[in-house]
Amino acid sequence: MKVTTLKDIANELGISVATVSKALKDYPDVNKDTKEKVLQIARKLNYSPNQLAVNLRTKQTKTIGVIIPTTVHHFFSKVIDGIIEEAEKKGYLVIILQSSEKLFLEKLQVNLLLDKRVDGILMSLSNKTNEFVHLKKVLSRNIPLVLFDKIEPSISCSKVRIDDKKAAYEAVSYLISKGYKKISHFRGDLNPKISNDRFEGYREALEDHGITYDPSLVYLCNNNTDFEDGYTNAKKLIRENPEVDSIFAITDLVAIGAIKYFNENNIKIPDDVAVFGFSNWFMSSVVSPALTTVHQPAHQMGVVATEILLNEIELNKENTPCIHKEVILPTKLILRESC
Amino acid sequence: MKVTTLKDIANELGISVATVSKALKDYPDVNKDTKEKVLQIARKLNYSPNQLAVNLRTKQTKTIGVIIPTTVHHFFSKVIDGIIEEAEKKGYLVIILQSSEKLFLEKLQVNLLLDKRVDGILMSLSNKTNEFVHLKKVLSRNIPLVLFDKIEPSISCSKVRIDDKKAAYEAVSYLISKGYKKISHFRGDLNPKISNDRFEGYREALEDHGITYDPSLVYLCNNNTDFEDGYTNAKKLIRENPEVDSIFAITDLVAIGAIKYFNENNIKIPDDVAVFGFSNWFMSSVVSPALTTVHQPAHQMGVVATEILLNEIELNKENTPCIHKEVILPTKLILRESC
DNA sequence: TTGTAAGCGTTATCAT
DNA sequence: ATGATAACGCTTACAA
Repeated sequence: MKVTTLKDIANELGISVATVSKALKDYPDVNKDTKEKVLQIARKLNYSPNQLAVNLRTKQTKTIGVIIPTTVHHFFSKVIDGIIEEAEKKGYLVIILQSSEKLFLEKLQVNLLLDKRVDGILMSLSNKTNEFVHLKKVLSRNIPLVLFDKIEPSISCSKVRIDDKKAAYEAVSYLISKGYKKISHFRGDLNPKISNDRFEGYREALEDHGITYDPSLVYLCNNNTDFEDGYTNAKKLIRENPEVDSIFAITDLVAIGAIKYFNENNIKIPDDVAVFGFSNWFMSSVVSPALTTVHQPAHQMGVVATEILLNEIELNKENTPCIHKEVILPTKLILRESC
Repeated sequence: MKVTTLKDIANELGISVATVSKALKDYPDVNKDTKEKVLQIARKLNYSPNQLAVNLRTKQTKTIGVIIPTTVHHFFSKVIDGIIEEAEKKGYLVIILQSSEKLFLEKLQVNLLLDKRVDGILMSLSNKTNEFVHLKKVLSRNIPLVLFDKIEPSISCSKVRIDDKKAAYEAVSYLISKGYKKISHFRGDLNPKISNDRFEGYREALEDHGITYDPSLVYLCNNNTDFEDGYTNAKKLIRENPEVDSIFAITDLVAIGAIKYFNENNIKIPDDVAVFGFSNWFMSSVVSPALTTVHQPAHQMGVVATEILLNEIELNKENTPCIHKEVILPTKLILRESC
């Protein structure tokens, strides 16, 4: 079936394309009768504007781009949910790309989105991202950019995140308050800010409570900061530090990996080893024992980041200069059975 | 920073836009020297084509649309992963929309994608979708459409799915082979094909093995076919049918809800009640006891559906008529501890 | 080998 | 109140 254009309507009525366009957009300078006739034919022919033409003309696509490390992750899928929800509410469409934790892909994808002329970009940086020319390129093109979750402080744009250090500090302080002393940390990659922040929170909490920081209790998650890491690190931990009494894991996934290892090897949680997670991935409420963790407002993060982005896009349109915001979303401890 | 256009390059070199365009696309009928000069300037000015203009001209967007019930679901996030991966490989971008199980949203979103002039559409239908004019509209516009997972048989387009009935039949047969006799089913919404198919598989397996089908052992999941449903149905089940010995749940999420209820109430799995899930959501390997379930190839489903779609898009371009495929992906039983 | 010009479907300015 | 026309940036048939 042929798609109706303005021209078709114009021909049908024997008037000009210009008038049709104006009629459809309810301009004041067009006769009521013609307006109605146009509307009628438009409905009859099932007209809807070709967005490609509109986009080219108005230089706006009503589309935003999102680059995240992965979609297969409860946290990120919640964020995406929030992004799509908020964007759709305001009439924007969302293109999603996955960097798969690779810097070169992230750069490539920024270019794809720029070529696509998206109105704005939302990003959570890959763990490998240690240079930022691609982000600067976005800014130099005057395309609004909002970083969330895995951000880079040195880039001057709006950011939405949690206070990872504080959250980690609170979690570890809680462990200490419950009497745990040999507290291990399964940390994330060395590069991303969030993993360093959580590590710092862990370390500071120990020192502030008079427990000497012991690097041999810190285990690195190499393998994507994932379930596997938790499992293998738990194994190593028990072998190398049998006197450990608790673990603060960078992520629920890692914590759950550790729990699995403990369950399989008859190590009692929390009696032998307590486990503290991070993210409040909903599955953490379902594992046995249920995981004590830090709630991270994923959905809200998506919504807020998108709100800010769309707002900056609107300001941009009016050429109003905009002040970048840095929003820190509150976290809270979710106490369950694992410590 | 101003964005470079063909005109800029043309001006810089004092040649025509047409020549620049051809040079960049490596047309044979352009002088080697000019070609090189153009390439050089293009690189210097950081040229990359305005896709909006390209799209309008070529009537292709190199973008596909995806409409799914939700992104916050392990199965769908895996599918999305596969879709994005495959699409990106072939140079396509992906717009994702969530119907949130609402028919009116699904319809609206189809229109959004059509207006956006996506080259093709991938859909998993909402549970509420019981009319299909919106799908027919897509086809009448000659836009390739591929349905996956939650499909509608009457629509003539390619489909990718699993054999839900067979998979359910196998699962229930396995339960029977292990000696279970009072087998309950927590079924999904009455409308979607997959939930009816799984129900049919359950019923047939019973009857083929000489067990009378007992409707009072079938519980409906109203609440989105979710964790909650499993929990509350398990509670009801034990109250109403204390002699039950096993459950076949429509989904891992539902199964895990039931497991939680049983764990909390000291009902032993599988000794008191065995539980069989569906999907092999990765969390099912981590709960205690680990869930026996049906593996559903989610990632592969995304990849295959996208392959078919992109293929149809290419054929469409060449005006080659295409034959719709119906691919049935294999499932398998994953035996763990819950039965 | 290069350039001219039409066209994709809109929007918006300026005449009429 | 309506219409002719240019423009958005690119592709491509055709002319030079």
